[in-house]
Amino acid sequence: MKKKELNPNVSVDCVIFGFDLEQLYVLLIDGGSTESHIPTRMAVPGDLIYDTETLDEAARRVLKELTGIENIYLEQIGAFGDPDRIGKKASDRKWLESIRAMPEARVITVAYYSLVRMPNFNPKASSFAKSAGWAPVKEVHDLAFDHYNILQSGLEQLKRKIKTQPIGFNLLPEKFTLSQLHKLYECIYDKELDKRNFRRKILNLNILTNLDEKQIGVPHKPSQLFKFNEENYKKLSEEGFDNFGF
Amino acid sequence: MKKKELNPNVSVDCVIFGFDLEQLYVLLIDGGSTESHIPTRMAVPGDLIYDTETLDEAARRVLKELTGIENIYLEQIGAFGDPDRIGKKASDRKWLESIRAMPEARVITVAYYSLVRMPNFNPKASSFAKSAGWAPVKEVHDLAFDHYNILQSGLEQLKRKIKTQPIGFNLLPEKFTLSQLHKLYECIYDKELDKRNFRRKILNLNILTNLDEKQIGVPHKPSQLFKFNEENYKKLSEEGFDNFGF
DNA sequence: ATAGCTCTGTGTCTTTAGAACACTATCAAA
DNA sequence: TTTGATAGTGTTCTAAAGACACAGAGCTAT
Repeated sequence: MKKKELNPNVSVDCVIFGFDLEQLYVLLIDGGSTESHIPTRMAVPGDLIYDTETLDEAARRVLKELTGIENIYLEQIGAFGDPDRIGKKASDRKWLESIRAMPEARVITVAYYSLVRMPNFNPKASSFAKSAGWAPVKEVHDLAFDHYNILQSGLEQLKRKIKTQPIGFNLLPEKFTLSQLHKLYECIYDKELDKRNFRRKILNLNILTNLDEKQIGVPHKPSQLFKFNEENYKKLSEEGFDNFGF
Repeated sequence: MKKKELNPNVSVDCVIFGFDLEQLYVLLIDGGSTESHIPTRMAVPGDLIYDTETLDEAARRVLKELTGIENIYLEQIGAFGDPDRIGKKASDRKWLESIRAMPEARVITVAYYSLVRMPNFNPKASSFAKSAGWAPVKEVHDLAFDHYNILQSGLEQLKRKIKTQPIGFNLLPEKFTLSQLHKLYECIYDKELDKRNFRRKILNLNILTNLDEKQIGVPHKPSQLFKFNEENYKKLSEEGFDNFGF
């Protein structure tokens, strides 16, 4: 058995998406430089891997340290390995020096994206983040290292994936309305979708169970609540469905 | 500037696909153990990366050393990083010991797939392959390390990608017939496709130029030859087309 | 020379899915 | 009880997918 040792050359980074029923968010951490003249850039959480864990395990470890959540939707985006990907900017270098034993090492990173229910999110101080918070994806324009690229790749993959698998449910509360699901798809695709066509299409998939339960306390006609029907979804995934594009 | 040094923890592996107008092939190399009692398993070509090159550059280097081809279709599949991914079998360990300075190191690999015109393939002895050859994809059942997984992931990604981008042309000769293109799609999807529907659909994309030239010397009605129309393709990619599934 | 083999090339009909579109219903709050 | 807000519902038109069969052109073998 090998010693539990950080591998200085390989890290994982996690793009964590959330949805507050209004817009799509991404969880960012702050380098938190104490030298206030250096503007710190926000980043996606990540860490070097241990030599004893798989890449998926490393990503789950980062997620758990940061959010406390264990069973989470997680998928690899890919590897990012430009030799200059870190340390090009002064603020990035400072940050690296504060967290890495070998800040000059060439590090390739394996990026993941993850979908979480925002209310479940329980921010924790962790070894790699002094502070963490949600930022609306549309308002993120600049991140440390190559993390902006990574975010965009994750977003693209999410868009692609959601066409063929109902992974969006991971972003919604257990009980949700069709309007909320509709809004979620509009946010991810970043365009308006016809309400009636959307409803017809999603209901035809037979992956939703109507709970015969209504919203309460809303200042308008209350909506039916639905939940995701796992059984039917499994059946469907085996047959494969790849016709949920808009 | 850093020294040009192999990074002991990160490799690239390349799944190279070819098509002989009959079936789909993958390029495999042979560990070539001299100890004949250890059955060597075939593998996909790969190598450790240098600290000075990007991952894409590393993959292109491997491809060039092996095939002599430089401008080649290349796309990342993803990272594979099970700590036990290498060295689980005796034959794999022997092979590693013969090619790696640190055969016990934990190596994560970044896999790529590549599409080449088989006749352009010019096999070369290289630092990482004693011999190389094409194997029909359908007949490959077992590979060294985790390369069988990598192959399958590459194949899935190819299937997905070819629905939205006309990358198949990289597998065909410059001049090709619609039947050959048809056959290629049948091989990749591994199912029969209706000839007339296929032709209608592909011609409607307007990415083919009819060369007004026919096959010669074939023992049947000669077919029209086509080439890929790059200009129209570019236009199309910008608009995006994602409706070429079957 | 011709009969036979082999692959090429073409059109229509039916079915299915996508897109566009507007009004009534129900609740809470003022 | 009126107002404001969102829920919920069908039809029509259009476009694409899928199913399906036979004549044409070159080569070859006799």
